[in-house]
Amino acid sequence: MTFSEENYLKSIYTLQKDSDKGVSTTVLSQYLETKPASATEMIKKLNEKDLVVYQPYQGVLLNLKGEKIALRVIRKHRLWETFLAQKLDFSWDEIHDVAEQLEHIKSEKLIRELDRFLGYPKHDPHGDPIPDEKGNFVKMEKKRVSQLMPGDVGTCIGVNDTSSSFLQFLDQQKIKLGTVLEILNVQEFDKSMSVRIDSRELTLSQIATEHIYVRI
Amino acid sequence: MTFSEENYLKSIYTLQKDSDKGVSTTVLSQYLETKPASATEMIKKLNEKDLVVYQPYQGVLLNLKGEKIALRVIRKHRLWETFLAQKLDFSWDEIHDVAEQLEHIKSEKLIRELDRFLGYPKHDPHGDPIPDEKGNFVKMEKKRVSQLMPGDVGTCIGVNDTSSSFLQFLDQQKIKLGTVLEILNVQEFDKSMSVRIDSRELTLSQIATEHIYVRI
DNA sequence: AATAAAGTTTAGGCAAACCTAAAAAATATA
DNA sequence: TATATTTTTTAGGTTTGCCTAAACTTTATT
Repeated sequence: MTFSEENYLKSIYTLQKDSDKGVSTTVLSQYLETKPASATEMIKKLNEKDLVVYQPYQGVLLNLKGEKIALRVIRKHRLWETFLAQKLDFSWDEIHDVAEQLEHIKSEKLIRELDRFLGYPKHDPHGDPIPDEKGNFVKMEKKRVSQLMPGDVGTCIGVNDTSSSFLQFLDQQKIKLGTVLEILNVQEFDKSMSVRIDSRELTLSQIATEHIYVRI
Repeated sequence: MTFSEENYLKSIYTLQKDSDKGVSTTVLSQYLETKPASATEMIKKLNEKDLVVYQPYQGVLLNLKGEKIALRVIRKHRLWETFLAQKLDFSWDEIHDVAEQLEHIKSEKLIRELDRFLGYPKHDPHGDPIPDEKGNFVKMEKKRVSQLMPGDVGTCIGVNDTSSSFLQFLDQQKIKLGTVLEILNVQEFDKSMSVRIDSRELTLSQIATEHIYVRI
């Protein structure tokens, strides 16, 4: 299994969840920043290896074998992201590119040991679930703060905006991974929300509430 | 800088220390498990990039630029080895192959943070020095136990034999990285040595003393 | 010093993963 | 429904890093 094959499988996995139909070469190539012709080539190769279901012009889907490999790559990616954020003081916006490289390291023992070292985490720093060795993972109630109603309580699991100004804002407000928020009320006119954090009360603009993810 | 280029630079660095002359394509290709023709090709490429000194038929040497890159790769390799052994319970014989992959991950921050996380180690689990960010490293007094004299004291920094039977033996004798040994005496007839570890006394065969490295 | 042996380079190929441009199929529009 | 547009595939080309076999240097031997 080459880096490229792993990347295509992982991308197909991600994209096929968004729609029940096959993933088109255009969409896939855009996601991977290559060209449709390249995607077609790789899909044909994965098809010959019996990892995907593919009919020309009909898009591509993973079969069980392909999904298993995709989940293994995703498991590695998310464990490494957790390592970078938890142990190496990487911020949310810095972990992805490095994890993208680390996920391709080949060693069963490495990933098993890393999992143990991190305490068998169930979620990565973005709040996405980490599959176990068999590919099982917990379904997640990941929501934006903006989707919550007064009375709802959520635990912060990630953000959507990685601009330094936003991360600075979170820092000032002492909002970080694991922070528990309770929604107090929502302003009709500008959709801003007052929330309680510990015993503090503060107001978040709509823009902020769109960019903070919580697990409920 | 590709994986392959980095591997060639690292290998030339390692091989050029053993002899003052240029490293031959045969030796280099054997070390990398490729063929002489492939080595020639890569050397020409590195020469065009001005990383080596090369005259056809005269072997190859790193110039300052090439050495700097080689040392960066070696730094990464040894930090990862340290991580695997210290944090992930990898044994001495398992770390090399994985570190060989990890050393090519591209991220300045990653390696800086890893260094900090490990407490700025000066030596890897084999006892080899870890270059700092500028490529400086301490010269090492790395010796086999067999080279010591009665009265000498050494700290165990690595082994030469990674057979499981040997590692098991070390485990039984409670000899591990950091263990301090004092040489008590050497038997004339079979070169076995009695050593003190903490307050225990034990005898090591010549074979064992040849395979254990210490820093004095 | 001439020749044999050993080591090195060049020449020509191959596989992986990408590309562009043209052909073919599917979809949308008149 | 016929045509135009969009999407997908095919065909042919590039780069990287490897290979084998042949040509060429260097070194060793007689």
